[in-house]
Amino acid sequence: MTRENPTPAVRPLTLRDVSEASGVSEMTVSRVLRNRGDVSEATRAKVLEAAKTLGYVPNKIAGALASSRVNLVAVIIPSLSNMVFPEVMMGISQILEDTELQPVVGVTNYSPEREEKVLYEMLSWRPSGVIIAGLEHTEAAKAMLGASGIPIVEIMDVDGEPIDSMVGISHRRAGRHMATAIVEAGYQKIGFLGTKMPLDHRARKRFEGFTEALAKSGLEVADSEFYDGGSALLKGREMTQAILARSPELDFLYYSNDMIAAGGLLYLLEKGIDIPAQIGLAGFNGVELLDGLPRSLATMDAHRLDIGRAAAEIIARRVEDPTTPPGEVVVLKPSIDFGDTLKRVKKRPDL
Amino acid sequence: MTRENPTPAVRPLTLRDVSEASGVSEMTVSRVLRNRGDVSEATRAKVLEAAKTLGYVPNKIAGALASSRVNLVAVIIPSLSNMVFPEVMMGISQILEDTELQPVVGVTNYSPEREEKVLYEMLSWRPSGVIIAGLEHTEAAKAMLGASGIPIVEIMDVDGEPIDSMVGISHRRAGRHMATAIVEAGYQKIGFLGTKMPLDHRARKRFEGFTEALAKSGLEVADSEFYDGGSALLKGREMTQAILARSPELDFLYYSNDMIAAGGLLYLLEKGIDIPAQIGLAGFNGVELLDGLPRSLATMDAHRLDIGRAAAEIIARRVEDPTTPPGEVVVLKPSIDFGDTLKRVKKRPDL
DNA sequence: TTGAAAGCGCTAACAA
DNA sequence: TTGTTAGCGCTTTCAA
Repeated sequence: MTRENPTPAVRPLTLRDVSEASGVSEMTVSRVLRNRGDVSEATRAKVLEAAKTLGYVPNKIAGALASSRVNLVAVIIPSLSNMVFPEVMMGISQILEDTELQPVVGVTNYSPEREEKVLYEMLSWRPSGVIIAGLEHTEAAKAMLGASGIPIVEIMDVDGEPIDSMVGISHRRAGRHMATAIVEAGYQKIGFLGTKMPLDHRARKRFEGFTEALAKSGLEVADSEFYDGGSALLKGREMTQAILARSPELDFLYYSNDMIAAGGLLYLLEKGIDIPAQIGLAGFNGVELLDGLPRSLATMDAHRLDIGRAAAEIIARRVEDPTTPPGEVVVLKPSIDFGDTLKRVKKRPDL
Repeated sequence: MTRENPTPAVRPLTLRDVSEASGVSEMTVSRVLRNRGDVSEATRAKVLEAAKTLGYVPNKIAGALASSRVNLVAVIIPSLSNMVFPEVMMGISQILEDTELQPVVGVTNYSPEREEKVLYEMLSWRPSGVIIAGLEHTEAAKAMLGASGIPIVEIMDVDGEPIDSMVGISHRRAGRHMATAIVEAGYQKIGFLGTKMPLDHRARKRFEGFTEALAKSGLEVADSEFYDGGSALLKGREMTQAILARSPELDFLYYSNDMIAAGGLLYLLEKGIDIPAQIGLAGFNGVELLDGLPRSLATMDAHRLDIGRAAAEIIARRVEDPTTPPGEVVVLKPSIDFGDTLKRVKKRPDL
């Protein structure tokens, strides 16, 4: 079967094609297409017409090489599989939508080696900036970031030294803060349920802050349970059952994320446990999901959207005006949402 | 304060810098760095050493321009805010990890205009292939895809004509299939609860297939409820309450996604409704979350991971061997998971 | 096994 | 307002 192809795509079109079709020099075509420099309305119309009918799509590779300007912002995150990073992405997109900049996402699966590779790959496209999750990176990755000469924003965490700018919350403080609230509410036998992931530094820091604050009250984590992969809601159920089977005396369960906390909540409600009198519960993140649960779960909003927005704003500002000083630090302060699963004792505005 | 900068990042390093540092021609450095052509072990070592100590990161822009090869695959999806597209992304990543190709994500927020813009933006980087959600695009977008000359895979949906290849399920069939199962189970008064989004063509097609199959049994959707934004779990609760307040005679509720179905399930369980005897429920997607619910919800797996994998495989194959014929079509057939919320009547292997 | 020359498609800088 | 020239940093091609 022979068939006439209306748009034969043998060779991608170039500026030269548009130039020839419109009878205008390549340079002027380039100017029209980028809205640069003064071009008469007449030629402008001619060029636009030609470009449109030909279906010309500019070659950004050549443009970037010639101008050494790339409107890409590399965003490097550990995962897309829970709601936290997509929400950060939304914040970034919201801000970059009003600029020429475009986010490009790389996922590391919480692997430092993969992070290093993804970073190398992305830097080789010479982006205008980098937004990267966390403050912990391989030495090589830190060296690359430091030598890149572009704005770098490390996000989510502020417990450490940034390479350039950072935007986030203190997970140590978040852990401490929650521990204090739990102790003040009168709970004494506290269990911890979390992810096994040794490379989730933020979860680790929350845990460290948590135990540290408990210690100040002469308490320690009475029992703990860790998981790895699978449906978080289901794991929350299973771990809750397991930890209570082993340590029935527990009167509070602190979960490292809201999803497993929700699983625990559903389980305990089915068992007819009196929450928060008999057992109190708290999670972490403030995910939207929580709104539909039978009880409002105690949690702490990690300000993911704001983090994304603030990070993107830093990059946008630095690209817009390269004299903007680097090293900006934005620390967001999450507060506890007590919900229905953590006894509220008294206001402590000084926390 | 003055400070010595150990890695001054004035000008990004070039091949020339490595060439000078190693005393080897630029060409040979290039060969070493790309593992191309025969290079003696001695020079190879010298070059690698120099590149490493300098901290050289190749400039892919220049490389891509010179070789007209770009190892990027554009992935264009409507959203990251529910679990469905991230899971597709995982499938894509799993396959591309074993190749030189790298996915680059663009998000359209279900807007055709935005899709057109994102596509234009991505095509201007001359990617090696495009994976794009859905079969509905603006005329301009279709023209760009058709003229791009690269492999295009439209994913998720197979109810329509692809530009090149497509991988997905038939949402019409999915809707019909579920309707048939519901009718066979003996339900008669069926309510539909879904999203308001007029641009979610796949949800629309499921609904169309659903009503069509009901009609064949002389039934129609007795009442329906639509939502827009907010916590899906909460919306599921609210809509379920609303539809039952209005139409208490309903004996089945079909939800357009699992998250709102889960909200409905939790609500009905709290009300002490007998599921699936008094009211049956079904959702759509097969999200992992469901595993932790008090009852196993009836649903249909949309094969998101497989769709991502199959799409990436097509691109990888076509890039590897450009003579591979285009127009590949992969139709996945989802089956019903009856769970605990849809009465199972009999096996119908012929469906 | 190595090197030299040309050019990928565009834009900066300058000239007309 | 428009055009010409040179060159971005790399790879292809060809020669040594």
